[in-house]
Amino acid sequence: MARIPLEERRRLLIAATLTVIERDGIAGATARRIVQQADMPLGALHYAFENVEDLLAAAADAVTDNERLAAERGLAEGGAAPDLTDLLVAGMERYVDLLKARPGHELAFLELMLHSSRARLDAPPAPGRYEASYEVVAALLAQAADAAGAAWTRPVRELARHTVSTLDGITTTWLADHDDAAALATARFHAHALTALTTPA
Amino acid sequence: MARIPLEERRRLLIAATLTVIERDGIAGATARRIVQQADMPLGALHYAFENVEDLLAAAADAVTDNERLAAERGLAEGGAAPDLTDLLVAGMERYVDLLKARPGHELAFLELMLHSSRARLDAPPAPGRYEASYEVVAALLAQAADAAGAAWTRPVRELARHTVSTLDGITTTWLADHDDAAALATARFHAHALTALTTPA
DNA sequence: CCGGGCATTGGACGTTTGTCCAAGTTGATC
DNA sequence: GATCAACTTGGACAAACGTCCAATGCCCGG
Repeated sequence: MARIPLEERRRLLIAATLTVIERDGIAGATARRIVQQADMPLGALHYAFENVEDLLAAAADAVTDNERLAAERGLAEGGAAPDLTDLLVAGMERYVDLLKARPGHELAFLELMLHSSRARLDAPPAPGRYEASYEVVAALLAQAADAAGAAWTRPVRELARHTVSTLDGITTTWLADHDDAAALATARFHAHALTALTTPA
Repeated sequence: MARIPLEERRRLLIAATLTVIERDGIAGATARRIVQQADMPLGALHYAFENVEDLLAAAADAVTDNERLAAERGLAEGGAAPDLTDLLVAGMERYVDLLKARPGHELAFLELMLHSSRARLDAPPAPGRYEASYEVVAALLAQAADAAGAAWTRPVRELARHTVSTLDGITTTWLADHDDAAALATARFHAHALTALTTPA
């Protein structure tokens, strides 16, 4: 009978949920499978969360709050190319590599996001779902332009949303056709489209 | 006891499935709800399809084969603007309008596509899932360039994939943040990116 | 007009689902 | 060391699930 603080138990359950969804899809994310993955008894779930739907919502928030941001931050690592286009192309290509390496991971993100977005279809004005993503990507774009000695001709926040949208599109399209080369081409196309919106600083 | 040819019954069940998913999500697409929507007895489903999963797969194919193509074709209707950028911007904006008008519809498409793509994650090379979409959009792009007296500097087939990817991204991102103005801005950004790849013919 | 095969259907089957609860255990506080 | 709230847990519950089948109805080729 492991005694675990409530908050920590919630964290563990959310992590287990993400693992299950990556493996079995959101349709396979049942209460029993989640607690088995977390190595907990069934009752533990309803002690930590009101119901399964609440757990899924918490998992969706965790994805946009943490998991996804970590991946996005990783896109900028490494290369210190002086050319802005090269920088952006490299970042985009890195995302495609990440997608190919763990397709179930990205698929899980999308499944969770769509699932939670359905609940609020005819509902309140969206909360800050993708907000954190936009800000992380905006910081990356600003930093890239800086490193290359260029300046954006549009607000980075706006460009960040375009970029996030682009990454989502690359993901769904690749999941549909599994065409690696085409995904890279699409990634490069968007990278070039972005650099068209800069001027030498 | 309505006597219906097997093929027609399959069509009706697929249509009912899409209606149910648009309303209740893919999680709500159960055998009983689908046959109720189709006004059929429960047994009819397993006479027309091997199992529910097969019906969902058939529905996913129907979407990419018919439903979605009709929508895409509609993007070119109406405006006979001589300027290519205007044409593309108009088409993109029309898609955003369509998305706002029937969000559950586009959401259903994505849910079905992700669901069926999971089944083939570690599976055979993708079949022609998005293929039909690419060709329809490629035809639209060719026609638009023609009307505007311009020529693409890249194969239209490649640009068509970029466009489909873009539309998917616009959809998921809007579903996440419900930001109408931002969705339009993203749409216009991509329209401009496309026109950058033309030269006067 | 009648027989044989296809189509139809309601009900039943065993599983799995989410949720709940009462009994038991732990660890900090007085 | 007694007390009490917080935590844990296994089992029970009804409801919904996918699948199957025997019985019935219909239509058409002969």
